[in-house]
Amino acid sequence: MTTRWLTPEEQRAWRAYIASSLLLEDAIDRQLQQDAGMPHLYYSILSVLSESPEQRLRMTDLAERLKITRSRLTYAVTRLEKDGMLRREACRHDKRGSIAALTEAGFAVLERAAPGHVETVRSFVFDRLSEEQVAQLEEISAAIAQGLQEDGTRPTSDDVPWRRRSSTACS
Amino acid sequence: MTTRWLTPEEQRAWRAYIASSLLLEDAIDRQLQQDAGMPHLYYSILSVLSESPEQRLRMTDLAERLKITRSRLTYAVTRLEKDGMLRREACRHDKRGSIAALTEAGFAVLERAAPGHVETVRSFVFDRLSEEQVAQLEEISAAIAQGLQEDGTRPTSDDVPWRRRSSTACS
DNA sequence: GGGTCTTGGTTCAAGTTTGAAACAAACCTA
DNA sequence: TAGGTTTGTTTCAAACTTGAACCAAGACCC
Repeated sequence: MTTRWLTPEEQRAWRAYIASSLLLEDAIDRQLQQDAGMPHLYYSILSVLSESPEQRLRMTDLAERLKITRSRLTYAVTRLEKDGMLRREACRHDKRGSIAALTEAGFAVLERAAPGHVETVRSFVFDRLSEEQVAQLEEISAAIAQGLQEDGTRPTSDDVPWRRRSSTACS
Repeated sequence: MTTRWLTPEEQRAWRAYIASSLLLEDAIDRQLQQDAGMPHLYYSILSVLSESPEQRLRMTDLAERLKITRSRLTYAVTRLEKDGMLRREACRHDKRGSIAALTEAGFAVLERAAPGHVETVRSFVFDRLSEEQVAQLEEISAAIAQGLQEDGTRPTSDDVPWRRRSSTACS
């Protein structure tokens, strides 16, 4: 099967997407590092916990919600626990389990940083999009996410034959 | 000024966006690590070089195109140079300058990996979007990127007063 | 009950990113 | 043309991520 290269429109969209997501992640990380002393992902951990029943969640569930690996979560939670933002608790029903529970201090940090974070997201994203575009963004993101979650088996190079060609590898 | 929290629509869009971008970056990194032995960013460096006149570019220009810091680029280029994918050359006109030049080997790797990469991007992104959505994605991304580039000064916490509130910190 | 398979979580080493500091060359400007 | 600033790049230490390996504890099976 010969490669279906990207059309010019697709290339433009792809590049714009890559650029904007790099810039955005960067800006948000910087803002939160400043105002909350932690990167975006860590803030998200606290945020997800704060919305969970009893402000606590099992590690695996947390990782699943955040779409990150368990090992990455372990590291982050260790740091956050060290900083007093959350506590690890044992799971009654399953002795293997570990539960992350938001502390008062964690909640306080969240409360203090939330307005600035929302303001940042708003000013860089939603203030620049029409209502329609917000809806479009959700649909597009959902469509992409769906494909990425439906099964863990990803195509390996064996499934993808290739042929010579000189440039525009689409970055 | 009281915080303008996200509307439910905005929240849904934001979460979908965050989730999809994490998953996508992840999938692409994994695929390229498998097939080209390097993460997406590194592949992009080679890709950008391959499209540049003489297949070479100054560090700063490269960093600018890729929207990454110079220090991050330095590290990546050092690794890629070690692997023989590119060469550093001195800049004739400006002795401070350093130029990254794609090697034959680098080009070969790019050529070999490109079809698989494009196939991955296509299958996870463009195969799931309508033509309209592709156009929408470009517009949305461009709008976001524009705001993030127009000046380096980002709002600090001082610009953003806050008030108490109990949850949904929008992650 | 004693294998064996799976699941939940952590650990470890290697690789990457960050941000501030260091340097050196180029560019003023008096 | 000396002194001061800006620009281009690297360096360094600390923080973070990755993936494979590991260790229990549950689940299944005979």
